[in-house]
This record gives sequence, C-alpha cells and structure tokens, in this order.
Amino acid sequence: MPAKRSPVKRARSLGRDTRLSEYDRIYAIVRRIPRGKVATYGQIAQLVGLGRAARRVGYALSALRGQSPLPWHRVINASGGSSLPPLEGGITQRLKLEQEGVTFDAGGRVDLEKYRWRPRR
DNA sequence: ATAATGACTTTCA
DNA sequence: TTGAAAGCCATTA
Repeated sequence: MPAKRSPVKRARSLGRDTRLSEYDRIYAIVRRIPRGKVATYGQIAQLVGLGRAARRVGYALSALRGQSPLPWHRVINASGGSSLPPLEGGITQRLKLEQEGVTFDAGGRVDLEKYRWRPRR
C-alpha cells in the first residue's frame, strides 16, 4: 500500500501543477543555506520571488513533515526564533542549530545580524 | 461553493 | 519592549 498522498504531491506526480515548481524553488533555496547560517521565511520568499508571501514558504516546509534531507532547521522567523511548537520540533531545531555553532540568547532567539545567510545575487 | 487555518511579516499603538 | 491587526494566499475542512 502506498502512503497517502497530499493533493499537491499527487499533482506533482502527474506533472501538471505549476505551483509545484514554486515549492521546488523554495526547497532549492533552503538547500543552499550553509551550515551555521540561518534564513527567515520572508527572506526565502523574496529569493523565490514570492514577495511577502512568507506564509507560503512556511507551508511548503510544513509539507516536509520533518522527513526530508533539507536543512529545514536553518529556516526561522523574522524575530530570530523558531516558529514550530516546542514539542513538535522547535527543540530539535534549536539543537540542530546549536550543533552547527549557532547560539541563542536568553529569549531563545538567534542574532540575525550575525547568523543570517547573505546569498550573492 | 464558502470558511477556517497556518513552520509569517510588517506596521502601528 | 510587547502585542494586536492587517496583509498574504494555498491548503483543509
């Protein structure tokens, strides 16, 4: 029995949903975030050309369900913190970042000035 | 078909 | 500094 597929994945397998290239572009950007660096949802939305649709970036990542080779833990919100519920992956996200050398302040937030990924072009 | 939801961001009080 | 409100729009219900 194949696992249940979301409408999006089904459409992708049929190769007829153009929105998917959008998801793929998001994933492609996330894959480029270097170790020890972080990017915000809004930043990725910009890079992909989605303007301020940061939510869609978050949605694309939620579709991964944490089951992906992508460095999803390097994506955080504009406040410098995790947007996941602590028990759902927020803890894991922080641990993974700390393993890469990213430090958090008392409020559980990352210094974006210092760790934000600045891609060229 | 309409309505609610969400791994967000920005603005304004 | 914090928090509410509005904006965004695909996915879910």
